[in-house]
Amino acid sequence: MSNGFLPITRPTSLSEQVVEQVRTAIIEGRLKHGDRITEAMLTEMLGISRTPIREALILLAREGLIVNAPNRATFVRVFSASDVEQIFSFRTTLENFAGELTIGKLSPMDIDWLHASIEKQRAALHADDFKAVRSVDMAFHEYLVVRSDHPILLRAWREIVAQIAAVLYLRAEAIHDYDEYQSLRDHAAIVEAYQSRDLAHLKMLNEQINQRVAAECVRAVESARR
Amino acid sequence: MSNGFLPITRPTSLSEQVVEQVRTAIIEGRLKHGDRITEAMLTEMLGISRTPIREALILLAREGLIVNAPNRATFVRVFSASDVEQIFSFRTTLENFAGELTIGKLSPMDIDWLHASIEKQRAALHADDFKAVRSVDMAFHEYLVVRSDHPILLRAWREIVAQIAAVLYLRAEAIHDYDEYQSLRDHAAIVEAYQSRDLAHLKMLNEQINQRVAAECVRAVESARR
DNA sequence: TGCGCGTATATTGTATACAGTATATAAAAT
DNA sequence: ATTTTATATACTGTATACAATATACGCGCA
Repeated sequence: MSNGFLPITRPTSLSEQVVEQVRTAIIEGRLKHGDRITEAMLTEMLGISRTPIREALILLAREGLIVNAPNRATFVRVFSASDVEQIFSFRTTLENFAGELTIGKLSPMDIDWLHASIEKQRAALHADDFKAVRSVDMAFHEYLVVRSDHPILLRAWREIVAQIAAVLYLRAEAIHDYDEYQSLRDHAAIVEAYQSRDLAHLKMLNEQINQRVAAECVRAVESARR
Repeated sequence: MSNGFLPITRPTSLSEQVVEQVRTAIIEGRLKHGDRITEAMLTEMLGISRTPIREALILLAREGLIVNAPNRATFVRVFSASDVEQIFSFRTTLENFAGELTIGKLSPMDIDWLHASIEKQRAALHADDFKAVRSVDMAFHEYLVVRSDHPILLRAWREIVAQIAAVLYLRAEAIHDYDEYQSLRDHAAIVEAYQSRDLAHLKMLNEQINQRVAAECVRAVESARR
């Protein structure tokens, strides 16, 4: 019976916390692709027992961020070029589906939110706060998926996006002259497509944008294989 | 170094076995929607310790077949009508995507395999072996997804299909005069669309078929809510 | 020197023991 | 009688102990 007062936050279980920790460590590049992770390592680093750590690793493996080598260890996943292409093609499919569900249903308030998001990202960019840029960027896309009101889609999208986040770290490392403003133009175009309720155009944008980013990431992945 | 001889099957871990066991128990209706599952129950039934059981339950929860009530128990998931609709709409999206990837690439051998599958299903139907009918039916669809050579897509599809299998059990219970031959006609139409490489037609078929089955399952789910 | 073989070691896989939490039951208080 | 409070119970959540497995290393041997 939540009444607004005393917003008790359920103490999230240790395994969930470990999932968070390890996931962000991978996304932020503190755990690098191919790195070996042993359960003993994590027990020491985090000061908890192996049980919740094992449970976390199982989930992360399912999420595609790490791979298990039975009886040996687990490794931070190394993405191949074709992995990257598949990840982005799948993302395109999911976002197109979100578009089908949502394109006729966005309210003016939603559109406002999206415009505000773009401006927030622009501000973060001016402040050179690239971590904020990434998170606002992701939030923009997530908003559209959340709005589609389709939990299964949302979960699948979040999983794939975790993998993308891991790969984007490589792009940032490999491509220094990356045009960060491109993303703002992309977002504006997407909002426009939603506003004009032009599904075909939206899909074309999704495909085009994801293919471009995918190509960048493939370059990054390939230059990282040295 | 697999050479065809001595096909050593890696002894699958206990957790994996438990996942299998529980999943098929749910799909075959031995564990019914809403049933309470405690870890102690399973330790007794399966004669193993709680650890691998917990790990299995975590995966099954992620798969959407059970839900966890923290510190209380886990329950076999109860599907609502809108759950069912979302499951099938997502499946349609995935199978359409598989179609996009595969429609130009099926060899005559593939087509033969698909025709053979249909005949196998017809035979199982004549033998009144409905369990075989279901599995051949699923294998037909899975083949098309496997052929798209897109592991991410395949995994997502398998997950959603596990949920569908759980719901199909309800349909079998609720609708006794179900026309089992419809599925054969559906499959034949799908093969034809692949053969003629008519993507638009394939998508229409996918949508139509899934919507029909979804409607049946919604009826089943609603009649089960008593 | 190079290869097969056994043993050591590191690490996961599994079992059990202990701690914490939510619900149900019953007693106490108003 | 109804509500509150205390306590018991039945679980899950976490820690630790033990077993099984895969790799690495070193030794014997050709």
